[in-house]
Amino acid sequence: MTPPLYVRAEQTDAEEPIDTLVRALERRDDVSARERAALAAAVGDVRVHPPGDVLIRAGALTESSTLLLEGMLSRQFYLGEDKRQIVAAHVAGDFVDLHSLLLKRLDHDVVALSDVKVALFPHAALRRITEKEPHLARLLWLLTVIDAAVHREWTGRLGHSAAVRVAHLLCELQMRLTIVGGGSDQGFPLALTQADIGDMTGLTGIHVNRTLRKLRESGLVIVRAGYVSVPDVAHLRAFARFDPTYLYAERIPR
Amino acid sequence: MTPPLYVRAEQTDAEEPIDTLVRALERRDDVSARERAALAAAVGDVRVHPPGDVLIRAGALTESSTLLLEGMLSRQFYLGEDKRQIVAAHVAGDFVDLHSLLLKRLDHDVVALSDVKVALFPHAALRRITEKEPHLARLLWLLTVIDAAVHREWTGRLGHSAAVRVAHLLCELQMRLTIVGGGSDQGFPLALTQADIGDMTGLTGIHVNRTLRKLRESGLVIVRAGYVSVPDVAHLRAFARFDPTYLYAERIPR
DNA sequence: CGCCTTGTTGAAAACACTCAACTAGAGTGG
DNA sequence: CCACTCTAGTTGAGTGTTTTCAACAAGGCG
Repeated sequence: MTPPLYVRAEQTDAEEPIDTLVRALERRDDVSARERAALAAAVGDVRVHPPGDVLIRAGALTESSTLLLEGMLSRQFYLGEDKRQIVAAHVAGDFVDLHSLLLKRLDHDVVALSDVKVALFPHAALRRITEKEPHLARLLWLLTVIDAAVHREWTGRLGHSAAVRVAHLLCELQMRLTIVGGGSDQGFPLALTQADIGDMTGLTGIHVNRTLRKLRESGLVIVRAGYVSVPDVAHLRAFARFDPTYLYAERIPR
Repeated sequence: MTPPLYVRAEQTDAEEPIDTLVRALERRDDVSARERAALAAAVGDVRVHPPGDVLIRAGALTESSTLLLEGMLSRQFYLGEDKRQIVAAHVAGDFVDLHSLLLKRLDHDVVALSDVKVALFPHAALRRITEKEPHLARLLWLLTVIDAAVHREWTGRLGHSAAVRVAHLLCELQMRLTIVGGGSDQGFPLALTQADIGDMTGLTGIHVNRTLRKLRESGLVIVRAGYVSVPDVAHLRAFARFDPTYLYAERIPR
């Protein structure tokens, strides 16, 4: 792990970590001023990492949970020598390892896929919140449960053909990025290599390349270096059998 | 859904649902008498279902969560016409859909794999518990987070070859069943068809058959109808690259 | 410039799937 | 009791998808 770069919040003109978090939570339920203050008091260091940096190593004891502010990062296993399987991808606003608050040791690595900025929330502070703010605790619980729903979809996705798998991943990333303002129905910037996409879909990078060509030739989606163009979202989603229910993007009534 | 059979607890000589639950929770942390009483008050109907019965349909509104008392059940998607992907398998003591307390609508079906007995816990009662018993709430949260860890492992497993996938699944089931008294290092009863195993590992039933033959011929594991014999656990686990850390079977220190 | 990563393509091999046929056993009804 | 039917398991042959190995192009960066 290369030493992280520390960024003092005053140095940036970007929004505060607490704003990113509250906005993410408010997509699920209202956050009171008191709850917002409690969360603000729990914000710890803000750090930036270059792509490839390992933020958390599997098995290591964790003292804080990581909120992703900018960029993308992945959670991954190593299957063999140089074979890796990415089991989750995260975008801005995601509480990447909230589950480490309960598990203490993670079963996977957390790795930057692009330049990332993260905010750390010490477990001691989060723990106080969960004990004193039951509604907030419930909201955080909900986040971990939605995370699990995405895991299930990723497992199910591996039952499909290569083209459907890749298309489904692109649909998911498009939707999740669009929700946080990082994309639109027409396309979105994506800083993933074809090998990254392969590790997310259980394919080799080479086969991803061939698959992307087929998708491009079918007019479904054009993936160039760094940008994904979607000519017809509905068409792509139909092909990918993408049903966004599992993202639970709308508020869930009590 | 065939009409469930209701079983009055007095009619059975099996242990009470509350005992099964408390034992499962105590594998993670101590449960006080007061907490036990709170849980006991939340126990609802007990039901039995035959194999194949759909207990919960994806998308339906849920009013209670399901504790599995006996048998095995699965959570599954439908990928196409008759293709299904099982994304989770559960054994006695598992709180199968605790996450429905927060999600309200599940993204998957819950289906009996064998004859099962389940206890229902109404959400209203569970919700009261989470609000008044923070330690218990944390324990329940932990259960959902471990469930997610198992999801991740299932996703990662699909990156391996057929033989490793099947062997890994058998290792997991052996360990989980052994923990609840349904197996040993030498073997365990398993009421799954080869097609079931295929749907859990992303393989066709036919290929599972060939794979089981190879595993048998290698002396790693013998899967007969209804029973799995394991000549050498360590050997099988090494082949399957099975590391049980992700089951978080030991108590996690605060 | 040389080196690295990423992307691209071809050919051959490995792997898993489909189709098909057949066995064994459990359960049913005559 | 036996024929019938259903499900689960087994095996072979052929097909299709994905991987592996190999080579090369394009671009970024020291």
